[in-house]
Amino acid sequence: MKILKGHHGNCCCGKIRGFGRRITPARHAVLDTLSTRGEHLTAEDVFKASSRRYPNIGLATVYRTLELFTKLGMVSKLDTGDDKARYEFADGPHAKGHHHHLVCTSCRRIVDYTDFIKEEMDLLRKTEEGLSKKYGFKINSHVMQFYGLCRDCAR
Amino acid sequence: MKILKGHHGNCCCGKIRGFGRRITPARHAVLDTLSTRGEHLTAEDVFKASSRRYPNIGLATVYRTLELFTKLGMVSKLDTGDDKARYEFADGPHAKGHHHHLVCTSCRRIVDYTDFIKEEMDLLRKTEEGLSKKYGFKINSHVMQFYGLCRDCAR
DNA sequence: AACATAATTGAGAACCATTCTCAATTATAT
DNA sequence: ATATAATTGAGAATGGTTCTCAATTATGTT
Ligand SMILES: [Zn+2]
Ligand SMILES: [Zn+2]
Ligand SMILES: [Zn+2]
Ligand SMILES: [Zn+2]
Repeated sequence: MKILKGHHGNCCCGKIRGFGRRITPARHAVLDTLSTRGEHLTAEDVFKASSRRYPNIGLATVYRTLELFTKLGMVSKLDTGDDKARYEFADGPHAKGHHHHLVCTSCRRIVDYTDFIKEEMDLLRKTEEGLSKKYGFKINSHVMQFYGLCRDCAR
Repeated sequence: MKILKGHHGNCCCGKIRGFGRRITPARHAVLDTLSTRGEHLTAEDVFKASSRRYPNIGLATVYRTLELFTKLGMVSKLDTGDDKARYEFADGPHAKGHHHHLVCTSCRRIVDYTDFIKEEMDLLRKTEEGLSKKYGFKINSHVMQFYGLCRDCAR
């Protein structure tokens, strides 16, 4: 497979190379998928969509790639309570910006919301600082998520 | 097994009966375990501890019981990112009060904190209301959790 | 107390998302 | 072009959780 240099901007390739990791067709395919298909994709979703561009890609590679991207901070992995991890671009050129999630426990619909995000982030920052000081933790991430029933599922 | 009536207060038995479910030795054993052993127990933890009081209990029953108690709102199930659900008494007579969690991603230590809980609950309430109105969700629960490295794991 | 009935149970099999293994392939620096 | 280590695909393995089903038991009724 031909690798289109610069297709995703230099940010991603640079970031990958910066960690001594290689640019490969499989990684490009996953990158493509994450930027063109919607958000909150399961590994299976990513596998299927990436297979279209790069038919030989294996599911294990998709998992490894998503894990790598998550470790590099390019992707965020989220748990919505149904035993399947979901992935989306983290903040960055392809991302929507920082948001939190509202999840329907019946149909699994996921709403990205940014309402209140300012207050939430302020409180999170303040809390992180306080907890960090009091309990001696080096805090790396947080989860803030709401669960309920969407309009369709509620009636 | 002898069932000690009232041992756990009438609240739990009443709640269980109120839903047309039966009081059984297995359920009592799980209730005992949850109230005497610490918090954040895995199903396996609950199984082992409950087996001491009631040797014939089966793992599947523990899962079913924890699921039931969670549905009845007596227990809360939490995910701390290691593919094993944890369980603890929810708010109510046996609970310490509502709290959030700080999780060490290395040693899996879990700190219950109540610092900032007032501000957090205020914001959560406000956010729930706003999201509920804007997106038409009937919100039932939330997760607010911090991940990081504890002092021992950080060095 | 004995009965009827549906709920509950234990044991093990099944499930399924994810991780592991390993030989073959390939990106990258020289 | 060559050497090297990283990466890969395929399938097996893992492990927490759920399912199946015949046997047992809690509970209300007689
Ligand atoms: Zn829904
Ligand atoms: Zn999102
Ligand atoms: Zn730790
Ligand atoms: Zn807790």
